[in-house]
Amino acid sequence: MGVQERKAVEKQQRRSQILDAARMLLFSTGIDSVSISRIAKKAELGVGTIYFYFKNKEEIFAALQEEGLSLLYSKIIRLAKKEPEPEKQLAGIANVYYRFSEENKDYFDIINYFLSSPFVFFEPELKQQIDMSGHKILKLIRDTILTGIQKGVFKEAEPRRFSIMFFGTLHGLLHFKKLEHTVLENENHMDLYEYSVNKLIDAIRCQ
Amino acid sequence: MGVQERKAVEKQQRRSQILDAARMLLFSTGIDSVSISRIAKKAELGVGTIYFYFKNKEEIFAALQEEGLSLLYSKIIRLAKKEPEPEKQLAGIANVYYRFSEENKDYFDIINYFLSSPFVFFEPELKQQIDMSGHKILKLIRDTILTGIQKGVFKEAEPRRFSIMFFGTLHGLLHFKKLEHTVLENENHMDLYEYSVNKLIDAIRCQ
Amino acid sequence: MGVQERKAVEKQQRRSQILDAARMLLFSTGIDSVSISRIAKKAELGVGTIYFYFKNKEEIFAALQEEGLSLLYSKIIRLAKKEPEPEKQLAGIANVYYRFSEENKDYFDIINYFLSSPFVFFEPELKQQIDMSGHKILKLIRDTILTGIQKGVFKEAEPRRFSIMFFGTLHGLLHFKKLEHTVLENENHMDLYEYSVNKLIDAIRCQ
Amino acid sequence: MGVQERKAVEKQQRRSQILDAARMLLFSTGIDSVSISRIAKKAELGVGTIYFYFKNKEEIFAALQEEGLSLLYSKIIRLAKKEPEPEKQLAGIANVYYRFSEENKDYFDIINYFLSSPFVFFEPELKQQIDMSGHKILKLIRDTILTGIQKGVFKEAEPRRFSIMFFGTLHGLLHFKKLEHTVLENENHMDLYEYSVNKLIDAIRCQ
DNA sequence: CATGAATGAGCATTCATTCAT
DNA sequence: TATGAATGAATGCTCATTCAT
Repeated sequence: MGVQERKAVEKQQRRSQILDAARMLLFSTGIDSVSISRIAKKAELGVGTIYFYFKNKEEIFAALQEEGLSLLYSKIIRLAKKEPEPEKQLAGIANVYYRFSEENKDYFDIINYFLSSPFVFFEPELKQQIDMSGHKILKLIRDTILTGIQKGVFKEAEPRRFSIMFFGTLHGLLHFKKLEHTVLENENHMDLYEYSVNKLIDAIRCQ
Repeated sequence: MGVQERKAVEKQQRRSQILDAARMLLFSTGIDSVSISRIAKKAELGVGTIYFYFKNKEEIFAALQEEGLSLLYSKIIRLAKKEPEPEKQLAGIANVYYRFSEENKDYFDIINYFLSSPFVFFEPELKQQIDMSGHKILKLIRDTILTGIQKGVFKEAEPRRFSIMFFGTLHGLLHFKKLEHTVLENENHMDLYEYSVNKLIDAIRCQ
Repeated sequence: MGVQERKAVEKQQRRSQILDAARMLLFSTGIDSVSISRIAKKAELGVGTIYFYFKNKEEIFAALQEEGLSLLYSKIIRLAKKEPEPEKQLAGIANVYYRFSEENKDYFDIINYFLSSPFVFFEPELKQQIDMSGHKILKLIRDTILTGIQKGVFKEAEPRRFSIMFFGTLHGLLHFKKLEHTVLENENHMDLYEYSVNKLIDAIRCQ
Repeated sequence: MGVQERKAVEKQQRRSQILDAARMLLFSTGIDSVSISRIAKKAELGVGTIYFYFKNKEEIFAALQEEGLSLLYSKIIRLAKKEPEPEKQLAGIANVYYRFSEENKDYFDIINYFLSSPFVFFEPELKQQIDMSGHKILKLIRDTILTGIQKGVFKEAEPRRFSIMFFGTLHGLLHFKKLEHTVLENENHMDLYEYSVNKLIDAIRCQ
């Protein structure tokens, strides 16, 4: 390993070290109490050092978002590889997203937080970068449906659109989780989610 | 008009004046730059005066949300009264929500912003109060479906759940509007929305 | 009762009403949270009304101090009347002051708070007025000692000075109550107080 | 002197610079007008800088108190070392305390101000730290009395209690200095103090 | 590379007081 | 007399960012 190479590795390690600290803070005390100086203290680095590895706070948050999306994608693809039957694959993907929203609530929250913000948080370049992760996830759903059509278990004229609608429904319902104790107080949220997934699969199932 | 009456009116006007300023700031510069002192300056009032009319910043934000939800509700109920046919009523409600998200983007944004925030912004009491508005909207959708079932045009074993799923899908898709120029770049968002609404109505239509 | 007289009475009642509110606030939430507007709310009066009866916040606090000193004086004089024997009277006065500092801790605290403040809180006139109450208390102690000397149970060349020293010791020790759990942690404060009172009385007792 | 060393010295100097400013403000304008921003202005530093050196306002006040107590202790110990005879040592300590209350009135005032405040100003930890200084002073008095007993010039069954009473009397009388021009207007305060100290020493002197 | 001292604008909130009604 | 709306300076404190070392 050359000097340059080793330096690059070390640089990546420092970045991770900083992101670790930021993530820990974010998940333990909430976004409002994540400040550069706190990250620095947690990472056992100087404040200035943080600024050497990240242009600003925005960049750190963006990186955390990407982490979350990547994790989600890896979970979905793992499921897809394990479950060959399209119908079950679709239900499985929905299930993975649901579990992600619970087991990785922190990532789910931060993704949604920035996604739903009507205000610009990231520079266009960063935004694009993040959106790409979403792209890959959506494509995976579409592929599942296409496979289902090929295998003759699904029937749908617009698989592209349906895949987006499918993910949109999941997303919207998970979003509504916040209303669990107020608007949806008489509703078991998980049952509602399952019901919806079945309804959607029914809508494209042959017969 | 008596003195008391006029005073009450004036008090209400001041409240509006403050909310106007807050709304303008929120929509023009983003939530992070809405501060009490900025609101005061915009409203041409002293800082203390703001606190005379609102207990704290939270209350101002809550008021803005309620404004938005009330507006949405009034739009939906107007449509419902105009359109007696359940199927068209459902499509109409979806359409109203879509237009609301465009024509009243500011309100739509702030509602979503707070809804998707994983962090507590409001005291339980305020939260409840806000959620009530959502309750009313959801009930209206359910009623439409129930009427449809009674009239024999819809068939659905769980109208309650379906109504939530219906709204969840709309919500999720509108949420995805943000991705219009990245993830969904080859998709006409409005067509996608319409497609989804039809798909949902198909799913409960008799035959 | 003439009009003037009734008006004077009513004015006095309003003053009491305000002081009641101020006292309640002071005793329940501490001096820092006693604000004019809070007093007004508690007294069910307008803010402006408070300013009609008291020139400013200072005057309200001064009035509360006077209340406390008057109460202490009344307690001491009651004891003095009940207990004719000088030695026991002296011990009784000490006891009354001790109990006052416990049973009327709020008054004791506010008196001390303002007394020990090195900074000017009250206008000279107010200050004087408050000090007069202290004067009366001190005189009562001196009288007790003088009576004791007359009766031949005490022997002291400078009864005036001794009375001040006597009260000063009581005062200083009660002041030290604050250190009960730190500096004086191994000391029973009440025993210490009693011990000191006896020591002082011993110092002037004949034989 | 190495870089590290010099930095540590500079850091200490900044702390002093801040405390100097705080002390000057406190002594010139009163506690209520000591605010962080005023300290900052006086010290010709930014507000943030103050917070870099002190966790909060409390810590600054605590530091000032400790300064005062340390100074008093050093004065007392110096006297104690110079004057071996217990009786004179006791009178000397009283004298030192008296002079401290005059020559270092500012420190005496701030110590008393916080000591007599019925309201919590310091966190337990800080409180403890401050009280420790008082502990040391009290112990010194006790030691003087014990030495006197050993030497056969004093006779006292409870030296521990007496030392507290002794200091309590001094403290109470100095507290009364405030009343010099009102309640005690016919009394020379210093003579009164001396009279009391002699009275106390008489009370434990053999024969 | 890494540091950490320094900054000062910014924040939400409180308050005594005034004054037109 | 009594009111209460209005004020704006003031408070303690935080923070992203810079820059000399």
